[in-house]
Amino acid sequence: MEETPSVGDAPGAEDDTDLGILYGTLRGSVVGLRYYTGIVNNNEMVALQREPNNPYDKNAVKVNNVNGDQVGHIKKELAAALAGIMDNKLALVEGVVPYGAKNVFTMPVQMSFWGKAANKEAVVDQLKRHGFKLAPPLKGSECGFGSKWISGKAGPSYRAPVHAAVQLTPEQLKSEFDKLFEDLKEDDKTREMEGAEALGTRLLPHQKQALAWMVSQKMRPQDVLGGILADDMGLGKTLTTIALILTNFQDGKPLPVGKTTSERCRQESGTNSTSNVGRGQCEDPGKVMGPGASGIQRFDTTPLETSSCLPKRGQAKKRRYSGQSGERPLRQTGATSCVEEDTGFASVLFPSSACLKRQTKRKVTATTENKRLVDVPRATLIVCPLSVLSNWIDQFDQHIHRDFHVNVYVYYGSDRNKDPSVLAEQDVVLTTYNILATDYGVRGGSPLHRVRWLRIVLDEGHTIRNPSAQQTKAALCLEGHRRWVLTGTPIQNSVKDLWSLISFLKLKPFSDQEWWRRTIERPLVLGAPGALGRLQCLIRSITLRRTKTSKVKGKPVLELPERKVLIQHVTLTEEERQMYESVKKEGKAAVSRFLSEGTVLAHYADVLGVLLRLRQLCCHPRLCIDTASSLAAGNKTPEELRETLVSKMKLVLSSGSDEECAVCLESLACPVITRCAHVFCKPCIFEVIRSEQPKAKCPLCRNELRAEDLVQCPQEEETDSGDGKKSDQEWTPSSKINALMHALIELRRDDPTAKCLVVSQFTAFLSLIENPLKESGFAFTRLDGSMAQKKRAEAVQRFQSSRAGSPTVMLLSLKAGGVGLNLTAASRVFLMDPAWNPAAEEQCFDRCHRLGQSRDVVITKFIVKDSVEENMLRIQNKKRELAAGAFATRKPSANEDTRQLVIR
DNA sequence: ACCGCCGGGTGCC
DNA sequence: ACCGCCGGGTGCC
Repeated sequence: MEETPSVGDAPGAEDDTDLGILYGTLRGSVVGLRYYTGIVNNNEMVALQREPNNPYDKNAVKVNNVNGDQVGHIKKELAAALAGIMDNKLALVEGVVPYGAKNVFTMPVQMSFWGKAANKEAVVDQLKRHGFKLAPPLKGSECGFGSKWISGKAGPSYRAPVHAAVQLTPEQLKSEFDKLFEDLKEDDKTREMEGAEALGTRLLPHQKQALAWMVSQKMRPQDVLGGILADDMGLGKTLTTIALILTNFQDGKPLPVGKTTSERCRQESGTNSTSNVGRGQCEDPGKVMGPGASGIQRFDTTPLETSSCLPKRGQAKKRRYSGQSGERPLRQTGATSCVEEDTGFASVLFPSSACLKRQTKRKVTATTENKRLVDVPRATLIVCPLSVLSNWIDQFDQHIHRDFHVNVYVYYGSDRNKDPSVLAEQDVVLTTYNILATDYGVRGGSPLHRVRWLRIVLDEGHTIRNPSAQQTKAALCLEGHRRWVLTGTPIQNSVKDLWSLISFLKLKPFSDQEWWRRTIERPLVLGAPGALGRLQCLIRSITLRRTKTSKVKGKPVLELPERKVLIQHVTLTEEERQMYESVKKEGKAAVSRFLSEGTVLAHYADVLGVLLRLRQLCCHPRLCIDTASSLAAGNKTPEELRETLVSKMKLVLSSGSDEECAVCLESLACPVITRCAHVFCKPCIFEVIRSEQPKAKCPLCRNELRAEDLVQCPQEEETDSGDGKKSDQEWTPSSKINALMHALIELRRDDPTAKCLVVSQFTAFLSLIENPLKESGFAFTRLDGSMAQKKRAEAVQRFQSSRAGSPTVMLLSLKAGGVGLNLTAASRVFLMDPAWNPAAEEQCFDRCHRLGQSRDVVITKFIVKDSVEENMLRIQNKKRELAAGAFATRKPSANEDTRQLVIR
């Protein structure tokens, strides 16, 4: 009866990939408590950590509490047994102090040994050699949480009797461990805070809430603060962050955080600092103000993003946290002060300067001041994807009150100033993940990593979800007290992805991967009760997320102007129709051949090619003249095969049909093509091959799949080759171009100030459209993926300008730019050709229908009657239905839709 | 540590 | 007494 292990489905054997199985437990003792500050509570977990460089014993094993503070050491005889096991990673040793936590000299520790099934014997042996013997996992109630949690699941694979262990009393369930999560109480997220004086823009209510939340955010541990602002895009995360940065400053004086700095502040600021104390302050008198606090004292205690609280657990009372930072002043460009200028940087991006003249004067005093405050972090580092870099610059420009000046240094480009002290002097340093990562790898150390930042902000923070990616590692190594992650993506997807963020935030103890696994990942994977709740609690406590439909005080977060989508049908001319029909006929013949042969899926790329040409013909005949498609099949040399695959992949990528990888359902990252001509993200398909060993099959067509057959895209540049064509031939209009120009001219007549976006997936088409725009005297600008960052920023800036004579038309490639792209100057959108994925279109529309749009937005979609474009509309509708359905997360890939279309 | 261990002081009953 | 016993000093690894 005791021996009923169902070996067949033993989860332990499978589960040991990462998390391991439980070998057994052992009681030991922690000694030397005298000498360390870390304290533990009964039933609390501790971490065991090897200390090979201990001068007294090379076998030493440290014992740390949840907070990372050392509690003591493992007694030496036991340490001698553990050292080998731990060093060789034969087992993960986890400890729980079952009782005696208040002991002064030694305390017991219940250890659980986890690892691969294969290593169990070695571990048992090694312990035996030192006279220790593992007890079976589930003996009595002293086993600690690790074993309790997994009792239901991993138990059966082991020989221990499950029944006794599963029955946990309610008290046991409500373990000490859960209290750890209870401490992570959710903050009040509805309190509001006004922006500082230096903020030139009024905040919306939900932005005031975000600001208050960020300023007062309490989280453990005390000495690192921050969180995740995960609002939907378009709610103003950037503005809120700017507002946050501006809270550093008050009246041109620093708002200190710590005691020591506050003393200084009182002296420096004198009485005048009381004048606008209320503004830009976090109002939380109960927690924040000391008894009888005066306005100035509020400076002392108002914890800007400072924790006033927390971990009751595992934290030494004796311990005082040091190293709190003060704040540096924003320099007011009044009569008194101005900004020191030109330290020889490539770009100091605030020409908002009425103050350029006074800057030299300031320089002298600034240097001395900087010297004095040399240990006080001042600069905020903002890391973002390249695509939103210029947006940050614009937003700073736009939102800083004109009487104030903030130094923003863009750390980008080959001429970037690599002097850390120069970086540290800035108010804001802007850089990209790529720069961060490449610098980090450089010998001699990255300047960014030599600065102690006041605050680090990761924009589009989900870019660091992969813990082994260089940019993630680089981000984790940055030093700064406050750490913020901005992301528009809800962050529930993968627990693994979350760890990078948590780790970046330095949220102890979870930032330690061992603790993360132990407390979150393993319980979750093993389906421990309450595990998901804990994770949610954790996320809630550090995240602020609102969506576009969220409400503040009963009103929608954003009251955007109306948005209308019109469909404008276009009829082809006789000539165009003829061309269309002949290509269609040819394509149909090929497709029906594939159908009868049953090889549609094998000719996936070819079919897409036909569709692509049809779509191009709907726009302009010129677009598809040299899109050579090789419908001819046949036997080929490996080199020929490779080339065919590459060109097919390019076709797939440029067709705009395949923005999603069928495995991860996200846009293709590092695309590779299979022998069967299906395109996936490289990591995704490798994972498929790895997990389906020995015989992996293509997820789309179930053909054989081998790693060595995969072909990578040579260079992912913009695939359109629009440039060469325009000059050498006379341009001719098309039905669609005529329709567009008609609309544009009508619009100009009705409202000469109205601006519009002309959007296409084909940059060559945009090039063609340039001709009639010039002929009709439109001032226009252009933005596509092939443009360098600087040019893009310029294009956006020119377009957004309200100056007379500024461009009224922007030619925009559908996929250009990231989510941050802000084109609110436009109130009209002309979508020249439909996309497969309605979300791509939506995203494009949102670039003007977003925060900052004051007019109603009208979108016109040009659709050629009786053409592939009408079918695409139908597909889009299907997609929308699916996306709106209950299981919206599992949207079908573009590939699946293509198949529907073909078969139709 | 209300322990163990160490080493000095000491030494019949 | 090259012992036992006593009691003070001391204490992680």
